[in-house]
Amino acid sequence: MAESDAVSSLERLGLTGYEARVFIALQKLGSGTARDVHRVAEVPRSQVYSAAENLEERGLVEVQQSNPMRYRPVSIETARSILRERFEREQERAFDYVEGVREEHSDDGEEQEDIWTVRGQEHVEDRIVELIREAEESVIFGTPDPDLMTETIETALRDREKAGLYVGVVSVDEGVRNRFADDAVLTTVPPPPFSGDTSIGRVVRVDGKGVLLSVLGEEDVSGINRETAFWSVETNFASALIELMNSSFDSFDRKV
Amino acid sequence: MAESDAVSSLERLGLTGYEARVFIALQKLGSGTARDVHRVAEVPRSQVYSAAENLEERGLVEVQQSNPMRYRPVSIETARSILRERFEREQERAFDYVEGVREEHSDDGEEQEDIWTVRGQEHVEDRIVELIREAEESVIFGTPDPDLMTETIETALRDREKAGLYVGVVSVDEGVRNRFADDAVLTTVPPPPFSGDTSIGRVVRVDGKGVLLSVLGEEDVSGINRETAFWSVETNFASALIELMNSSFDSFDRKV
DNA sequence: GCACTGTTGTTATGAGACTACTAACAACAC
DNA sequence: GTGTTGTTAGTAGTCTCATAACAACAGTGC
Repeated sequence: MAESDAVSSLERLGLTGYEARVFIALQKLGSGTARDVHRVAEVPRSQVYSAAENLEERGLVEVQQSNPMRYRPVSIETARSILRERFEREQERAFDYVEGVREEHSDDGEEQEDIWTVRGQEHVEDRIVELIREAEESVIFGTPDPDLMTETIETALRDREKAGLYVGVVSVDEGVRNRFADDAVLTTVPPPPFSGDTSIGRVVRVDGKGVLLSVLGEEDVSGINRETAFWSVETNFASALIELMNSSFDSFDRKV
Repeated sequence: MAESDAVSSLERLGLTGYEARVFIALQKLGSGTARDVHRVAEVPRSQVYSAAENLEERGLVEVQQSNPMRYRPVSIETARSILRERFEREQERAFDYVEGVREEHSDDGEEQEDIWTVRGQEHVEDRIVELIREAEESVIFGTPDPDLMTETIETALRDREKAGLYVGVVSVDEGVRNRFADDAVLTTVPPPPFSGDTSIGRVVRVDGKGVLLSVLGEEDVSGINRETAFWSVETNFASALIELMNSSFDSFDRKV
């Protein structure tokens, strides 16, 4: 990994560029003067003093009031702890407030014809896992692509089955179906059109009233398919799509 | 807590000010259009679009491509996970690099007359815990102030005692000594001058070659004593201070 | 069907804050 | 006498904040 990547990461963890470079330089040196750090980090020497002082205030660096002044980093474990504690503190602070002001809309009973879009494989997966976890009666999950049956989803499905829900997995891929061979999870092969070449990525149906459908788009630069999911719960759209799915998944409907 | 505090926390977690305010507004609304968000968050309406798009790219908001466009936040749990995963990813990335370039200086055998300064109660405690955890033979910890015998330090001392090290606790405060009544930790009352009025906060001696001495300064604005620690390991200064301590802690010396 | 008004989504631009970077200098060490 | 140290000042660049403008569209009244 390049040092510039590490610097960028430390910047995203809350340090300025100079602070990050000084911190890394001190890790390399073990300890050193401003001049030592300036040479290794290529930070202007006059800026090393304030950057190191800021790091000291953060607890990431210790100072020896000698002549010249010497600096040393705290241990990596201590640095990690300090950054983690800062993160946890800000996270608690932010979300304590957010939880307090959050309006609960899920039980106002008003049906909204909402179809929501989620972009990016990672976020699609977050939404899928959330839908699975919130299911109360049944979950059906389908994908033709074994790579899209991730361990996180697999775990979430098992957890729901263990919680007493009806859980079904649909896939043309035998490997996907076999992952649940030891569980009380019903697996089956989907009928056409779901078994042909398709850009459908993943399909989820929960409780007979919620549905998610993802499609795979063009590869982005990292070589991973760009995935976009559309999902909806308790809407006419969801009902219609579920009807469509039901007529294709006869082997499941009798049980749900 | 004021909303501005929550906004500042979200900023420190990597969001811009507008993004944080849009996110909080959507939590309040449940879902809404740019106009709704603009009204609640007092963010200029034209800026709501790009802020919401950035949040969507981060996975924190979902978009409904309706007319007008509607936005909704992901659940608090999902938002926390996303921010945590980002933090963990940057932390791993930064420290993978740092661990790779870190010079191991602790075993180069070269004696340095280094005395290091740590400021701030929290950071002093980090250093104390680290010294305790790195001890190999013995640890002696002393403080007159029960508040400075924190649970973290208490736990660290017990862990070392269970690991077979000789552990001693020195305090004029009976409550501090009593916390170790059930452990194989030797406790004692310090002799003068350590038993009089003092600005000494905490004292640590590890392995007969490392020492830390903290002093309490003026209260800062939060009402907590400003604590500064000086510590040194394997130096003549440390040896001299340990000799001074040894002559005052006779009941310990015979065992270490 | 048309005119008018309000809304939407997009784009552009300047101000302010923060960080990066350079320069200068008094005091000091060697 | 020279080089180093620690501090301070100032400018440039970048990012975010904040305002303004506008084409296109939706809704409403006649």
